[in-house]
Amino acid sequence: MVDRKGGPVTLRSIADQLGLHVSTVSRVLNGRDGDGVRAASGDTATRIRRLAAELGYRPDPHGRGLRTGRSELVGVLVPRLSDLVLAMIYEGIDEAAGELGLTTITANTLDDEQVRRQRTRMLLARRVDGLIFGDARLDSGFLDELAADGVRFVLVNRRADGHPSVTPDDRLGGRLAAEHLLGLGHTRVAVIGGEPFASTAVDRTAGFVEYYREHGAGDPVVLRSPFDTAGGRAAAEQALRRPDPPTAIFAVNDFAAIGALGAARDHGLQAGADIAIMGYNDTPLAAELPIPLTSVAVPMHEIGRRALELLTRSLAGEEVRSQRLAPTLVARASTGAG
Amino acid sequence: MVDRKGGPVTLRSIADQLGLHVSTVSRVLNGRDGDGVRAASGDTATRIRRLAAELGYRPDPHGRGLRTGRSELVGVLVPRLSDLVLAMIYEGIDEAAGELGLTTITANTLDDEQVRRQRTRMLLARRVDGLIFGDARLDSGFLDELAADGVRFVLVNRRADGHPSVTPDDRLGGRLAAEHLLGLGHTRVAVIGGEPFASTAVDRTAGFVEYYREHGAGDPVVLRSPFDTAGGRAAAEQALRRPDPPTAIFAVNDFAAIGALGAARDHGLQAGADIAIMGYNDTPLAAELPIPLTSVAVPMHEIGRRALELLTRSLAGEEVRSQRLAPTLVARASTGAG
DNA sequence: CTGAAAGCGCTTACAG
DNA sequence: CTGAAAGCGCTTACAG
Repeated sequence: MVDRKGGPVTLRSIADQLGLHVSTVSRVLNGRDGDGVRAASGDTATRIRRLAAELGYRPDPHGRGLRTGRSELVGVLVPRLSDLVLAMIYEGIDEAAGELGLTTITANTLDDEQVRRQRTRMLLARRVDGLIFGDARLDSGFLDELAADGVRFVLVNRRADGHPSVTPDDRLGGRLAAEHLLGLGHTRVAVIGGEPFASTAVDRTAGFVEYYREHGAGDPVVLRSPFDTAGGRAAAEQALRRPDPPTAIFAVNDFAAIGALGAARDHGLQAGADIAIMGYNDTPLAAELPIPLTSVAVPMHEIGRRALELLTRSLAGEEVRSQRLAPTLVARASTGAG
Repeated sequence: MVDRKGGPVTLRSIADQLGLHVSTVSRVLNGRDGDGVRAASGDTATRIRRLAAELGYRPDPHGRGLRTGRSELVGVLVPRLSDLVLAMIYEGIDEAAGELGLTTITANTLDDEQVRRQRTRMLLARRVDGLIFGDARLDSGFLDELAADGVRFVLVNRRADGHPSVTPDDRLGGRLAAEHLLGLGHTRVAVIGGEPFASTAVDRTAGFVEYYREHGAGDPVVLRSPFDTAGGRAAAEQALRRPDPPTAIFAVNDFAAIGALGAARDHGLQAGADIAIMGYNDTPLAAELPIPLTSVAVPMHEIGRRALELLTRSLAGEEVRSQRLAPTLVARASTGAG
């Protein structure tokens, strides 16, 4: 990106070396192939392209952005990037973005309303073309405000009413978990249901409970907890101390399930033999745990890709619709299967 | 960021509303406090600042970047963001960047030389001010080339000769692990040593082996493996099938240690009773596993923060020096301690 | 204390 | 087929 004389490679430096005008160079280098109208004669175009390639010309995004009003930047907000599920979804988003020449900027919001607002402002100040929220809350009006301001965005992983999203079909996922555990004969079951403000938690729990009710298998005990391992452990502790402890636990998240595994062990129970424990998301760790964890697999990478694609279509002015991707059950030793 | 008439808020729109010149507004809004020279009269400055705040003025980074040649963007390259260790380091980097008004852009390189080059070019095309590499390899000349081209960067987590870095003191960390296991009486030990191109793997292994030799406790068996759980499991399998299987295993990474935990279980061995297993990094999961994992704790967040600070000092033209942060041992049940 | 000008690199509608 | 101009929003050295 530096030419022989040490100056940066710009349209001007290319034009000067070729004795052409900067606008001609720009037209050629931006020419969409085969659109009928030619940007320059074949010979001129070839010379320009050759020199640009040779010098490693890369258009300055500042100049282009200032002129076009587009930054080719996409902001991605997540609760935490160190949450594996979000990290994998983000990798899908970033991969798809890269293929379209877009760059992503990510920000942690810690599921905190103030941080979310502050980070969104920061991203908007950077002039992102659009946003992807991985931290939508069912109990917040923030997204409605943003939409009213004309900000373009889509949601990923967690849905919220009235906004386009790409998520797992979590109700179905909850039903798959219930089908698995009820199929194994468990009628005294507990759900570690996550946080009530997240659609993932609510939908997975609802699908699970719904299935048990439909089959006349009674009402599962539902416990709320943070999505992490410590939260799962505490909730499982609580369930196991009941007078009628469950014989099976469904955690709406693998990390919470790992916590439940620990709690079971503390109670002298071996997962897969004395108690069935399962998670959700099928993170890479699930298969590799000392006692492999039954889980509901979700195409996280693909969900991320689709979210980015949905956003670009929305930015292009298209009306877009939410997408639910189907999960699948993966049975392993922690429920005595696999 | 949109004024009453719907147009964007710019220096010009503020200047016009106040009957001032755009340069005056710029001077005031960029005025470093108390630098002697005043950008405008107190009254004018107040009126400008008030209106800017009221309208939510945010300077357009395209305009500013075009003019100043600085983007206020920092590129961060890591093997994978879905690796928890890198995700936590990245969170530290991003936090420190935010405090300085910088924005980070991250990219996965998958520890692949071609991807690394391609992603670096992409970041440079975005005109980042500097780069942070979390994926340095001991066997690559790529960083030397970049430095020769005048690109500014620092390394994080993994070091490489001749370039400034912020890393754990991994040789010391390896020694701490050895001290712990030898202190428990283990003389037949195996090291799951990771990949030979990463300084983390090499230094941790070297520190461990060095300690055993210094104490006349013999030579540990050293196995190479990928840094993930599957790799750790395979390496542990190999160690346990030896005619003289180890009584203790040190994995240079928690995820590999979790794999070793699984392999031990397959062999009917209970970690902490029949065999001692420990990891490195003390990721949040370590404390929460069914059998809590002994590990060497590393200040990942702080390492990230320091790397960003080192880069900004380097960008300011300062000569910078590498930093090694001290790790600490955390003894838990997996080695029969804790 | 404030204004005016120049120019960073780019794209685009227009002229010839 | 190619050139010339305008202008996106900003900062900065200079003039008054």
